[in-house]
Amino acid sequence: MADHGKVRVRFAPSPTGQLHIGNVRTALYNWLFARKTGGTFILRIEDTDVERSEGRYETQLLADLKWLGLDWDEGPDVGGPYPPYRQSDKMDVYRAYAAKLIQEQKAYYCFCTAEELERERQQALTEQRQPIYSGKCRKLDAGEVERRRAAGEPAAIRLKIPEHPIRFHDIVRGPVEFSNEVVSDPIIVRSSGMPIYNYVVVIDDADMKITHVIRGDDHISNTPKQVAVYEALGLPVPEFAHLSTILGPDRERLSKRHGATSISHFREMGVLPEALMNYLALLGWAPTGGDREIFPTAELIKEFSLERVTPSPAIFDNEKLNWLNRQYIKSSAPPVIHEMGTGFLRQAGLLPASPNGHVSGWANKLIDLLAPYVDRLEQLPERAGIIFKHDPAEFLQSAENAEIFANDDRKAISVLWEFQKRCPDSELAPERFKTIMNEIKTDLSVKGKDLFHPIRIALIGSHSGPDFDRLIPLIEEGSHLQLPVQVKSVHERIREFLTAIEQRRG
RNA sequence: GGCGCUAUCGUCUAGGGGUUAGGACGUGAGAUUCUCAAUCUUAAAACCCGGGUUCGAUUCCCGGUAGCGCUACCA
Repeated sequence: MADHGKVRVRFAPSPTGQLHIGNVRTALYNWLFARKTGGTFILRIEDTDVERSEGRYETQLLADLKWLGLDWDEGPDVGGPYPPYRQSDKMDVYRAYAAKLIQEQKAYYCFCTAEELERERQQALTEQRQPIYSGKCRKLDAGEVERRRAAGEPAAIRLKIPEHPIRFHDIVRGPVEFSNEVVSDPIIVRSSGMPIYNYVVVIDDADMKITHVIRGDDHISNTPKQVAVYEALGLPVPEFAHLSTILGPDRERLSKRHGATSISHFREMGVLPEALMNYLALLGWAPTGGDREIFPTAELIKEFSLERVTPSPAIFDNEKLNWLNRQYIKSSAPPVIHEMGTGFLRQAGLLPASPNGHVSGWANKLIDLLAPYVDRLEQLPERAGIIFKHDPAEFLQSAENAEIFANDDRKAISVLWEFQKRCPDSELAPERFKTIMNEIKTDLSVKGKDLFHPIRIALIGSHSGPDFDRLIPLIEEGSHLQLPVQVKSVHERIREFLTAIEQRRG
């Protein structure tokens, strides 16, 4: 086992697309482990697949990781003692190691073409044999190899897999063993000269003195090949920790068709980074005792341990993420929520691009009022509809609402008329509102629902909603502000609603 | 097909040879409120199956089943 004393771990994504939530969790566990142990967290870009790698993805990847709250001690942007941190900058190193392996006869040139190999593979499959490489070119004599090379025949480089079972240790799963009979001699350098992932990853990890390889369990079957590379090169084999897959509700690997899967998508939905981090940490890991759910970052670092990571796959549960996000929305410092919330309202065209002091003060109150009602901040603009959208005709479309005004002795309508009569067309102060309500209560002898529901429906279109003591001042203050969507005053709302009722009766 | 990994409430999980199998999300009920949300209380809800070991297995071992992964000159 590799033991350099000090922990060194890495997250090594390929810049081939949006950062997937499963990879983010891998990054997080690496980071938590490093921070917990006082080790080093390294970011490395794996871009040997030139076809699919793009610079813009790399830029976004770094931004996404930072947004989540992760930082790295070594990486392509910050440097470090074992550069380069981008594989594409390191080709000559890989070639040098490959040459060494050839020379030591631990690897050999393979002249088989892709078509030949595919044919052999299919053949093996139909004969129900193991579809592993026959080892044909392993037996080629040196002279022939030399001749064909000289003739310019393209050749890949294959590693010789040893004649014994390959074992490695996995912190999450314990000892793992693969029979050498199921492991082909893997290609380590393509005939184009471009090295293969399973090979470069080992060289990079070894060069960077990685002590613990923490990654997704889709790499488990690759690990024996990699261990063979370590052994051929005489390099110390690190500890492994293979993390289980994150599944969608249908128990299939979480993918785009399950909805949001990239970290930026969650950010756009108004999920707080702390909440996402907390949720991801809990997906596949639990603290001792397992009876606590809320873990701010510092606590997470304190409690985290790789030994407690669960080996079984986990289904991503949006409901629980929502719940956690709500907890973090409630416990976050108000300015944080104000700023984020304002962003969403502005984006929806409900606030001006650069609000003045009055407007932003009012917007903050609006956000305070609505935030407890949302799972994700992106829901804010829709919730703000109770303030910005006032359409009496539409309110009366609802059967539930219509019924309240259609029935009985027109009590609900009388309540509104009485309210209208007493409501000043200038600003309605909260104390004044209370007085009015009390007056109507005695004069018409209505109380409770019969009193409150008609008024709330007239104001916001639903008999349920926020407390009047908070709602009324907000509406009134908003109605005096210069906003992209003008807020109607209480007085206007009641008047227009009464008009709509009259019209409806014809 | 082969190989590998996995298996506790619907979901995330704690636990572990003898437990009323614990917590959380979600769900139901109740309290509170004019109402909704929030909050509080409360209820229902789980050890995949079959063998073995054992006085006793959900726990340890073996097998089965199921799910997932790998089986590339992708990463």
